[in-house]
Amino acid sequence: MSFLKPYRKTPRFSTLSSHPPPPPPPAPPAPDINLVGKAISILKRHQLYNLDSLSSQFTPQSASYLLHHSQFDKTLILPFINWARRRPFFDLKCSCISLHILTRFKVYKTAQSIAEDVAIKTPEDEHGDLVFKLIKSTYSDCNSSSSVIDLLVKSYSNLKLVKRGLNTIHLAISHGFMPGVLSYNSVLDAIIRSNEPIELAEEMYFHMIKSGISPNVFTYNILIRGFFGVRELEKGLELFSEMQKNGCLPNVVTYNTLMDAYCKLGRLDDALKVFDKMSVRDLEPNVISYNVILNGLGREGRMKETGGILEEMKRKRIVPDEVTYNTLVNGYCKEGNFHQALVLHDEMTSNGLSPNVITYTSLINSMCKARNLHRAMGFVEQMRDRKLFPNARTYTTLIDGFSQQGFMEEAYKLLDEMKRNGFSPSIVTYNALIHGHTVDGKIEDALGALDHITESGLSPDVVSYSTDYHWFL
DNA sequence: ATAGGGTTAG
Repeated sequence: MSFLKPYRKTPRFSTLSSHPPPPPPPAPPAPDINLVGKAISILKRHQLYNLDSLSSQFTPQSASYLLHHSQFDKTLILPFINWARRRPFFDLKCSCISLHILTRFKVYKTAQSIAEDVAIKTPEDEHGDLVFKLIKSTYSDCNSSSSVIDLLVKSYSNLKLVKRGLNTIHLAISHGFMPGVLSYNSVLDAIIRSNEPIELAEEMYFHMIKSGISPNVFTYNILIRGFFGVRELEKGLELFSEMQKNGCLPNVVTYNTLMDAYCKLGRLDDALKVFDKMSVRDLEPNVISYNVILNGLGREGRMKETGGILEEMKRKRIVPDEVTYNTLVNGYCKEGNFHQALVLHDEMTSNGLSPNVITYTSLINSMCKARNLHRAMGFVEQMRDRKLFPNARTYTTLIDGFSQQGFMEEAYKLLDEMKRNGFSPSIVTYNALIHGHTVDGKIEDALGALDHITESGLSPDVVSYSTDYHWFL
C-alpha cells in the first residue's frame, strides 16, 4: 500500500536573483468579540429565540471563537451548535470544532449527523485529507480524544465512502492517533456492503491486529457475513473458530448470521444444525433466529413445516413480528397458496401489526406471476387506502408484471410514475422492460431499452444481454 | 455510537 512517487528535490533556498518571498496570506477577519459576548449572554439566559436576530451578523470566525471559548460549558454550547449548524456562517472549521466538543460530551448522534453533512459538502475531499487536517489542527485546543477519529470514520462508512474511511485511519495512525475498534468495524462493514473485494476487508483485519487493536464480536460478525456473502465458507468458519480461540464468544447475532448465510446458499439443513448448536451453547434463539429459519423453509418450498416452528415460538413466548408475517406471506405466495397468504395478511392486522410495503409487494408479485394484473392493481389501491406507497421494488414488480404479458404502454406509464415519485429505475427494472419487448416482438424497442440503461448511468448485465440474446436465435 | 431477518428481472 505505498503510493510513493519519485521525489524531486527542490532547492530550499532559491538563488539570490529570484523573486522576493511571497507575502504572508491575508489574516482572516477577526471575530466580533462584542457579538460573541451578546450571543453568550443570550445563551446563558436560555433565550435561544433571541439568537436569530444575530444570525446575519455571525461570521465563521465569530462562530469558531464562540465554540472555542465556551467549549466546556455543556448547557450553553450544545444549544448553540444545534442552532448554528445549519446556518451559512457555520463553515468546515466550525463543524470540526463541534465534532470535538460533541464527541467529548458523547453526543454522538448529532456529531455523526454533522460529520455526514461535512462529508457530503466536501465531495472534492476524496481521501479525507482536508477534513483530517482541520480535525488535527483543532484537536488539542478542543481537548479532544481519538474517539473523534472513530466518529469520523464511522460517518464516512455510513455513507459508503470507503476510500475516505480507510485513508482517514491511515492518516490518523501516521499522525500519532489511535483509531479504535469502532473505526475498523465500521470501515469493514462499509467495504463489505459496497461489494469491494473481500481481500480488502481481510487486509484491514490484519492491519487492525498489527496496530494492536483487538477484534471484538462485532468485528467477527461483520467478517463472517462478508465471507459467506462471497461464498467463502471455509474462511467464514475459520473466523468462527478463531474468535472462540481468542476468547471472543459468539452471540445470537453470530449464529443468526451463520444460519441466514446457509439458508441463502440453499443449505437449510446446515442452518438447522447451527440452530441446534445454539441451545447447546446456552444461547436463546430470538425472533430473528426464527425468521431466518422460516425464510429458509419458504425458499425450499417447505411451508408445511412452518406450523411447527410457529408452535415452538409460541411455547417460548417469542412474539412474531412484522418480518415474521412478511416472510410467511411471501413463502405462501411463492408456493402459489394465495389463500393462506391472505389469511396471514389478515392475521397480521388482528395481531396489531400493519402490513407494510413489503407485504404488499409480495402479494402484488404473486398476482403478477398468476397473470392477474387486475388483482395486482387492486392491491396497489388497497395500499394507497392504507397510506402506504409503492417503492422502487414495488414499481419494478409491477413493470415486470405488465411487461411479461406484453402490455408495454402500461409498463412505460408505470416507469414514468416511478421516476416522477423520485425512484430511480434499477438494472432489474430495465431488464424487465427489455424482456417485455421480446414478448411484444418489438426488437428495436428492446434495443432502445438497452440504450436507456447506459443513458441512466447503469451498465447492462448478464441478464440484459441474455434476454436479448434469445431474440437473435 | 458499530453486527443479524422480510419485497424485484432472464
